[in-house]
Amino acid sequence: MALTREAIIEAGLNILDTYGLGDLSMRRVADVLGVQAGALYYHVPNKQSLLAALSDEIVRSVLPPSPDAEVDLWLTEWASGLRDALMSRRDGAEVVASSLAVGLGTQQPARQAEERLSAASMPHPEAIAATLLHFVLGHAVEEQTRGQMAELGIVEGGAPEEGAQRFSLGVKIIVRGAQTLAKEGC
Amino acid sequence: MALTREAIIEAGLNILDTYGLGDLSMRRVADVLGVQAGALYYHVPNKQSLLAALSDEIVRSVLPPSPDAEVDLWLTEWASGLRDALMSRRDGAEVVASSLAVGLGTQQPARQAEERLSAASMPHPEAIAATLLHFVLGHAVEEQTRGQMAELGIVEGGAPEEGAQRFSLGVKIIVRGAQTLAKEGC
DNA sequence: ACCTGAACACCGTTCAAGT
DNA sequence: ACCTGAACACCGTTCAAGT
Repeated sequence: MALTREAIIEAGLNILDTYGLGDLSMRRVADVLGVQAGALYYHVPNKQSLLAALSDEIVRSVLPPSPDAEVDLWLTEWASGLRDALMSRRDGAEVVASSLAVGLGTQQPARQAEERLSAASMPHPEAIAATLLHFVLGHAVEEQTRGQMAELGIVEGGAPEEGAQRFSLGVKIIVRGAQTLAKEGC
Repeated sequence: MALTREAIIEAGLNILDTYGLGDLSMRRVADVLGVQAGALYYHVPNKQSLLAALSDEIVRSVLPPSPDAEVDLWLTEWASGLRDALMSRRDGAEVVASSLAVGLGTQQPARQAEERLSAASMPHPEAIAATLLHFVLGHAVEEQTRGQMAELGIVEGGAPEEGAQRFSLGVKIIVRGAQTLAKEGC
């Protein structure tokens, strides 16, 4: 079977789910594919871009809420859809957060939200979308790492319900804030 | 001069400022101190805890706004004080963000804000403080990495004023949202 | 107690050489 | 064009041995 970029990405996602980001090395990806590490570099420029591709895959899996929904509801559903996508794979939040930080990755997670905000004639769509995105990412990273530490028994893992409530509270704060800003007329 | 935990932390901060997080290795810290890498492990359990100590140092440098200030103003000033601290050293935001993620580090960046919110009898102080913290961290990480990429000419580095405005907009959104939530009586 | 020297088990990346 | 084998220049961490 020919080595392809797609096969490399798939192997990367498998390692991510099974062993986590810490064990995701180019050599391990090559092992899974039964190939020498150097061979990967014929299909992928470097590790960072592979991680960006994995991030894109995660972000792409976010399905946008119905465009008929009112902005507030739409944003709330978008936020939880994004959260679900991040949580759907091991270390998913960290992969997306760090790929976003270095600015690689073709998928822009907040674009859908920006467009919905623009369509609703809200002021500063990019600022609102970015604020929501930063919160969702930060919260998901924290929740995901805390969960892993709880699994290892390093820290006692508070009720899972508490995390979900804190999440929806944060979203509510930001959505209400955006609302208020719009009413203030700036 | 005897090798101490303090000297190791100081050397770490120097390397961070001069060469960045990517070049901060235990071996390099040891080199700077004129010592073998293994010697560090007598004073510091591992690299992660050294990074947590650096994070603590950065967080500790945040000075709390005057307690006389009204909550809204206080939160706004706290957010920009935290941002300044994160931006004050190379990769500062990423160091704090990742140490916070893994849950090491004795300094809890959001504690001051939680206390101020409690003192003002605002509802859900932890949720509000966490939301603000996640935004400040996310924004600072993005701004800092984008700045470094601009230095390297990889990406054109939009106006620095735009970043500052987006920051204060995000803070405003969250502060207004917290206000609104409080008025709604929940 | 504190540090050296050397090792162990890894990394990401490059590149001549083969097919 | 695509992959192997082997190397380069690193890592974090451990640990016997020295002082």
